[in-house]
Amino acid sequence: MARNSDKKPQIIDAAIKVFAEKGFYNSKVADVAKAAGIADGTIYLYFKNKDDLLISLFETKVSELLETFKNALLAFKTAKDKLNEFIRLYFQLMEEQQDLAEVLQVELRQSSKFIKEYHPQKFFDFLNIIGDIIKEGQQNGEFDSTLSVNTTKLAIFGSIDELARQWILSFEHKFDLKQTANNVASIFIKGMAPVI
Amino acid sequence: MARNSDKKPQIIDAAIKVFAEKGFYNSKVADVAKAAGIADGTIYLYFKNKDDLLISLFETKVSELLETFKNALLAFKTAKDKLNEFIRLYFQLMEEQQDLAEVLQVELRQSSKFIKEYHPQKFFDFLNIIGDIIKEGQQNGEFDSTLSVNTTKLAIFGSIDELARQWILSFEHKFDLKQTANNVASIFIKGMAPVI
Amino acid sequence: MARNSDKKPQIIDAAIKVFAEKGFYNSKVADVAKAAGIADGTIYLYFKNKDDLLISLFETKVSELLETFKNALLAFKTAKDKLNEFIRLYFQLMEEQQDLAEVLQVELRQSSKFIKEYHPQKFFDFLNIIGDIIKEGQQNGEFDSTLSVNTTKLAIFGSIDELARQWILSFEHKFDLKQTANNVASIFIKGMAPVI
Amino acid sequence: MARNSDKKPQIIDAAIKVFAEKGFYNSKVADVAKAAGIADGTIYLYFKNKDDLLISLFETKVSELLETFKNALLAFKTAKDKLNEFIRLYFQLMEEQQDLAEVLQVELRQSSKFIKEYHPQKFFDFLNIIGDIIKEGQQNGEFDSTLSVNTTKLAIFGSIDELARQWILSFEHKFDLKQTANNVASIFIKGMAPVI
DNA sequence: GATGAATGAGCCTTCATTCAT
DNA sequence: AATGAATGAAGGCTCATTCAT
Repeated sequence: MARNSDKKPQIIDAAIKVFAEKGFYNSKVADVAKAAGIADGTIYLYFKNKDDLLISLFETKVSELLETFKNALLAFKTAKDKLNEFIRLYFQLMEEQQDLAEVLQVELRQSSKFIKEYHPQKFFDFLNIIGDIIKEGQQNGEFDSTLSVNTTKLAIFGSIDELARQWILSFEHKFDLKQTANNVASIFIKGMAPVI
Repeated sequence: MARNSDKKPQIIDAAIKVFAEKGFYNSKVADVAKAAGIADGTIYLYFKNKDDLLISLFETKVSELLETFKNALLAFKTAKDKLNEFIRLYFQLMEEQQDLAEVLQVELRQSSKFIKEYHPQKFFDFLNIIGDIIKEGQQNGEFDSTLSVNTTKLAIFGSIDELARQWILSFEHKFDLKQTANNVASIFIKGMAPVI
Repeated sequence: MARNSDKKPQIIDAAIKVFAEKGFYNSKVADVAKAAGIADGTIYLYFKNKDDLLISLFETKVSELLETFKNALLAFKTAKDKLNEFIRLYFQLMEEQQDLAEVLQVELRQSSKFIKEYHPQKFFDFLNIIGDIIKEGQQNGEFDSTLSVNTTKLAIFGSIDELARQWILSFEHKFDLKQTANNVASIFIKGMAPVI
Repeated sequence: MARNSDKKPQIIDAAIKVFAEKGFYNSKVADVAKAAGIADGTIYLYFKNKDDLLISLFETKVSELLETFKNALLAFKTAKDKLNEFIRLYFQLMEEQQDLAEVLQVELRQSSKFIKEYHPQKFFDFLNIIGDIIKEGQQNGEFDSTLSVNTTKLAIFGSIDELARQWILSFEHKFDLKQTANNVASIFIKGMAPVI
């Protein structure tokens, strides 16, 4: 109807809602179109096909997250504080954008393997934010410098990602995210402390 | 082919291969049948439908894992040793059964949300093995007793699961799983140590 | 319904009817399926896609025509008699199988150019029956030996094909096919006579 | 682009190019618009719809041909010379305007049957030029007066049309059109000679 | 039990056409 | 008049499931 509004983000936001609710493979392009308030065919003016819509969604949203995290971390000086903030912010954003969280967590995994030619570089960039924090901590003596950055960043991400996922999936008895953030950060900070 | 062989595990093993390679939604029932060396229709003699095949696969395999882990942990006395062994064994099994690992990790997430009426109880049982180790450690003073068992078990599982996933997904430069097992176990054991 | 009847010729015959009536591009696969008394999907068990159905139809039917003509001409000795018989039989067959005639005449032209990778070899084989008659006539002095076989065969085929087409297309006032066959044959036989 | 140029012939010429290359049913209105250097919607200011564009194309071009032929034949006196010239000019024009030739030959056949309500009157007018030549030849004793004008004109047109088509379709080894024109004309003139 | 040909609902995608600008 | 973004009906094709053998 509205001819001028920018359709691309509008479609992506609709897709997030729909994919979060039903999953990518159970969602119809028509569902996304309906949610976006546009005609089915309009989606194909902005995306090559259904796969491309999912991939574009990833690229766009992970890029945004990347920026958000980079900016947020600027205010913190020590690696410990940065790690704390990363975890806190991750939980906060996942809480605020549960639909996006579901799509990123479930579909990104699913799709990065099966949609041909898609390599989720942005996701790796995102992981590297944690990697950079670890490196920094190792350099200034906050963290054990013998730890592998590559595997440790995955361990940390895996932890908070799984926690976020289960928090989102559980309907009742949701645990307290803020406190959990503190606990997890504390475990990793203690766990990564240099050996005396 | 083999007259008397039980077809059910045969189909499940074929499904693991096929789903691991292409993903559940990109796999055809006919693909599974072909991989199992049987006719398409035969699958429906053993499983209600495609969803049921996936769910049965989960149930069967997670039950097996459950038994394997429970038995393996009997030999260890301290919670620290048990946690060490759990992580070591998890990586070992994922390495030995990469196809199964992929299906469990990727499809379990995908499906537990979108296949209606499926609640992966066995998976929670599995998670609770970690929970039990933590509780034991808290009771005998090995671990900080103020930690939430529920979230910490997820943190640990998330870590090793993410590491396993990335190890499986990476084609080259695969990191050393044994060493990584030690590192991760070490981080968590240090990180969960009681506050003095 | 009937599980055993051979579906391929059944589908081809249905396709001839449907394509003759509506044209290939205006026919739906569902139309052909309905006409064949089968389900839509069944067509794809026997043909790769809609294009393949058309091409298979051509191959099959032109091969059959080829056989019919070759056999029929055996009974005739002179080139003139063979040409006469060819024209007579062509009109007769087109009259008997108007649906097939329409599809061959209209769609073969249309499609041989636009369906990629299709080269109507069978059609050229068919044309060469006329070419062989001309050659034979040139060798035994019935026809002018300076005539180009390649172009003359096209001239003859073009004539009878156009006549058949217009006869099929005209609803009323259809001209007499038998007499026309005689006239056309006579024109070409006279027209190709050797120069004294 | 050019402000004042009449868009209608511009669109028709673009359509000829596009339809010749891809065929009517495989051409998109957008393709024609692009080839004409205008916007998609503009076509609908000049033509009711895609079918109408094709039909208008036929009407316009066949009318032009009609005029060209009528004028060209004025210079010739005998029916034989006129027939000679008709065939020569037909081949010449088809050679000069291959795109138009393809559209007329292939699409006219295809469409005259399937585009509802279209009766290619102009095409019949064109055929009647040949009919008139035959009649004239019969009246002045050049041709056999017992021949049916209606079928003979179709025979002649079919011949040269098929020859033109195959000449256009063949990529290499194109036969010599001028010589073929002479041969065909000669066959028909000899073939239609009055019986003594 | 086993088969695999047949089914037909379902969905992605195309593209002729419209219409607000 | 001209534009081209938007529309949405339509249809080719897939594939989970059935069932006659």
